[in-house]
Amino acid sequence: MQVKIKDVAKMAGVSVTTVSRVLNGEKYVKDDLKAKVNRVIEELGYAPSQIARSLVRKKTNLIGVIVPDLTSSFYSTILSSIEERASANEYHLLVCNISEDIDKEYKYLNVFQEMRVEGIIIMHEKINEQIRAFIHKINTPVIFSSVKPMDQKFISVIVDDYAASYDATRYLIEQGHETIGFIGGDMRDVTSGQNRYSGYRNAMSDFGKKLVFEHIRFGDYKVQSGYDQMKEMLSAGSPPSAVFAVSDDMAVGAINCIRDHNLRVPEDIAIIGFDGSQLTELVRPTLTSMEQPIHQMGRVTMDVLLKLIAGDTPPDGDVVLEHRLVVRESSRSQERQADEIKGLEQE
Amino acid sequence: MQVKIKDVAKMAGVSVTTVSRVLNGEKYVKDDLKAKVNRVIEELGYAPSQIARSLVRKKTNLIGVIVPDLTSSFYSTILSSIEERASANEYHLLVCNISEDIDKEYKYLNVFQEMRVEGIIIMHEKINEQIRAFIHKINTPVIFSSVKPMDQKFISVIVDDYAASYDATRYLIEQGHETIGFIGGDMRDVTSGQNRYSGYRNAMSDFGKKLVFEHIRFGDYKVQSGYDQMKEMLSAGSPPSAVFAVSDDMAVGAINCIRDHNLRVPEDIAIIGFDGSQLTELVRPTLTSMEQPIHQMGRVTMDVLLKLIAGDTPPDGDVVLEHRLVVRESSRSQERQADEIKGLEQE
DNA sequence: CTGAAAGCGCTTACAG
DNA sequence: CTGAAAGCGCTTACAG
Repeated sequence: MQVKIKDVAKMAGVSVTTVSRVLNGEKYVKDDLKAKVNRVIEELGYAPSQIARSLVRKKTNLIGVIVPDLTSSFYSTILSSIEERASANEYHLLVCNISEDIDKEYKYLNVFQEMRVEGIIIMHEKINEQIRAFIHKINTPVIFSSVKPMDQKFISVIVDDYAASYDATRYLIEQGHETIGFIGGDMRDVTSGQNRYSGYRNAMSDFGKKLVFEHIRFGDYKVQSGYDQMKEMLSAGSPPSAVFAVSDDMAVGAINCIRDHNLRVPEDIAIIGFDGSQLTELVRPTLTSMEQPIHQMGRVTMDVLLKLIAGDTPPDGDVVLEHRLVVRESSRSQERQADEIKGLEQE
Repeated sequence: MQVKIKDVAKMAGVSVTTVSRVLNGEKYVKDDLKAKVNRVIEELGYAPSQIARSLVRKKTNLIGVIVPDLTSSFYSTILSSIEERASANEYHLLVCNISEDIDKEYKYLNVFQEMRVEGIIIMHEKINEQIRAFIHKINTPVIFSSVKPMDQKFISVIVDDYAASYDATRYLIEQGHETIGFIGGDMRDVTSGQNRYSGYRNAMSDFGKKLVFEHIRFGDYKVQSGYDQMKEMLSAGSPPSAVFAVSDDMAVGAINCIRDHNLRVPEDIAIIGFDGSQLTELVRPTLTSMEQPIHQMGRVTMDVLLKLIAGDTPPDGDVVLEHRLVVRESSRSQERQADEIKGLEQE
């Protein structure tokens, strides 16, 4: 049996009101009473029930988070930043890991509502009609992180995926590549599927490079699919001299595949990934990546959500963060490396 | 203003008791009333408050989880398995990411108590006196996953770290290695620090191999420390022919370092890691690892905790899961590979 | 500065 | 089969 405020009051010889006041640090409690109450609290190991408190205050300090895949380094890193900001603001996270299971998501959104979470963070964009309707119905603030669903009414914290993808492709073109392959994502995803594909496509056409059907493939963002799609590309003959994969994981898969075919990265085929995950520095060759500011993304997501909860005027539309190309070994051409060395020697 | 049970009752023209009965699927409600109540619930978008329900039922369906580092693939994988089992049993996770911040942990344990979580899962073993006392004081079941703190009274779900480490070392010895380096963990950690070191040490001495001071180093389980410790080992001269690192991350760091020194893995130095993380299959050469059954560990942790919550007789002591050596390229000797090929050809 | 009472939104005996 | 009432453990006007 948990000790409750009544027990504390009785033992301290005061009213529950007074104990409550001490608990909440209110003024207007005589010092000796306060001291006595605190002593009893300590002695009894009393911890006030947030459940009861939430009920009367109509405030739970809970945030619901829906993660598509906890085992992914990208999402778990965002989550860790979200958690950091949340706990710094006395908010706690209720986390749901839906692995492709859309039913689980709907179930959890209901749980979130029943738990009276004060805000909801969603990190994937495969929103069906049922879920869309649900989100519109409830009056709990909802924010999307790293993704943007079709529905314009939802607010997202994202990078400009189109521009990022365009820039990554342009970089490869500027490096002198004529044929550039593409390993895209799920075309049902607006953000990471469609937008990134459009960026690639338009950069190619703006610079007069032709699209080769066999060099354009789509995976599921994971390592294995990068490997598989690269394999298909290679087996089609006359591979491109560079490949842009829209996730670091797929890029790593592609690198592994290329090397298993006794080709070299970047000498035979240069590779760029997307995300800026921990993998980039850890694989060999190190991976060039169009990086998203992952930690910032988590922090900003939480900060904006906190504002929405507080009822502050929400940002006008989405919050778009800066993307940044970080060049590493997987795309550094030999000539360029030689140039750099020469440059150094001359100084 | 959230709609509440009273609103539903009023609109349906019944008592709140009846609505409550419909909500909880009780029998003894006439079909027409039940239908009407359900229609009103639907119409109003009513979702019962778990807060109020928890208060009267004295049951929150909440589990508190303390993770040392969410961005680590090892912990986030365990967490995802825990989440899977929890949600399958109608339990929800309150997660706290303490990154080395012991104060944050204590704070969160208090939050867990105030939230009246029904069970607590802890995934690290740096328990100080304050935390130890706290855990003993509260009557909420606590379970440790993948680690075992000094205190014998706590129950853990783990592998036999000593034996696993002994076996990994013995494997290298059986491969013909005479000098085997070791990159250990934090010696303040019983499980992953002390036990793994003892396993290595005893295997070496049991097989008459001598310990070389310069070949024994300690890191913090992360990639960078594996790199750094390997570098120290190499710069000491006369490196070992094999190195056992007690985390896959450190093993990958070690491999990268070795290759940056223009040495080959496994030809010049063989490497074994520990954990069985996603990295093992993803790096090149692929990484031999003494694997923990990560997913099973998460599932069993949750299952045992559920039993503790239900008041079933707890397992007698710790739950020890099987470790398993998975041999990959980073430790496969050339001769052996040749043998295998020959073996295949003969068939 | 202190306390009695009402109320947060539910569930659960109890009575009918 | 249905409902009025008490109670879960707190906080918060209100009165003194």
